[in-house]
Amino acid sequence: MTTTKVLTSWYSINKRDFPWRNTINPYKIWLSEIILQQTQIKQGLPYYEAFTAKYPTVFDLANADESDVLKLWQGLGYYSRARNLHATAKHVVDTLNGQFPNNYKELLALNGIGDYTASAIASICFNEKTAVLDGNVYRFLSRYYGIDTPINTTIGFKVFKALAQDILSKKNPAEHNQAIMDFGSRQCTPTNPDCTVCPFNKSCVAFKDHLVDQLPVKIKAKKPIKKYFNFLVFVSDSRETIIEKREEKGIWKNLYQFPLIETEKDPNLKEFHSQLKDYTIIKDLNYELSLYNDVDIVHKLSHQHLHTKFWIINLRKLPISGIPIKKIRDFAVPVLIENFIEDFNF
DNA sequence: AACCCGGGGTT
DNA sequence: AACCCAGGGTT
Repeated sequence: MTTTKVLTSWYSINKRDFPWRNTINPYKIWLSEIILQQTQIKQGLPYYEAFTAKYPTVFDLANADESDVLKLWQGLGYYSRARNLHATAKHVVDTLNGQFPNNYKELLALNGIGDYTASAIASICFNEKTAVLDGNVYRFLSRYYGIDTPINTTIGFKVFKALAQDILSKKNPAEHNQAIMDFGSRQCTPTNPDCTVCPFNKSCVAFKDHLVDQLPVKIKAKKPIKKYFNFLVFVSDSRETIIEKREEKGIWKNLYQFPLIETEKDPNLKEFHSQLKDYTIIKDLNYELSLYNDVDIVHKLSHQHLHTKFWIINLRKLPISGIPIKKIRDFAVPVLIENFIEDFNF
């Protein structure tokens, strides 16, 4: 039996039913693929439901404000996905008459669509013969063929993309692509795969050579750097607070936060109090400063560990314009801020 | 080619 | 604390 035959027959038995598997509407497939980038289905599914409910067509999404799109995306991470999603919706409506491109090459040109997503949409929606290469496919191919080329390198991409393309079913690329990803996800799992029940265990190189737990090979990520974040949580007598939009590039672009002072080290209350005297919007003001969390909240991202303190500043009147505290949940904020807002019971 | 960009999870 | 998961864009 061919590889594709084994994969698709496994898939016909083990296929799970997800809302994006009952459609070949490019808008819906695109939405699901963007949401599921770097994201588990369990985490992404509620967001898919929310987006398709609020924005049933690409026109609805294009007409939305970016701030509303980011609010709906809140908590999912990698927020450039949401910004690109919105920009691409506008582009499709404004210059393509609301029609998504129907081929890999033109899909690839859209913001937020790279090799994987272009291949997925082109094959699933238009049955184009383009192999998908996601983490699940890398894992299955590296083990089955015993390839130890690091997957997160330029050469690794070329080697595995060529192999994926080579074994792709030219008859039914849509089904093949979904089958190989699901197989990697659920049978050829990252840790402790149950190879005894695997339909490939007679021909898998990694299984034969006891290399399953050593493949795929990946170049290690650098250690995350430590940063010290001090958020200023203003609370005025009239129940207002100050938030600001992160405009600069970097993490959380276009999301909101409390005014932030980043320090080199972990400041104690006295040190921080004296540092505040130099802070433009607050100097010369009468206020009462207290530290909300005795122990730093450490928010862990892939490349940064954010050691965070929330400083409560009670005062009579805000030094600059703010927002009513009861409106704060209307703004898109990072999970770190969201957790504080819920815990503080604003 | 190296680096950045969130958030979730397990050992 | 150290490890796992992982596409796209920028430099």
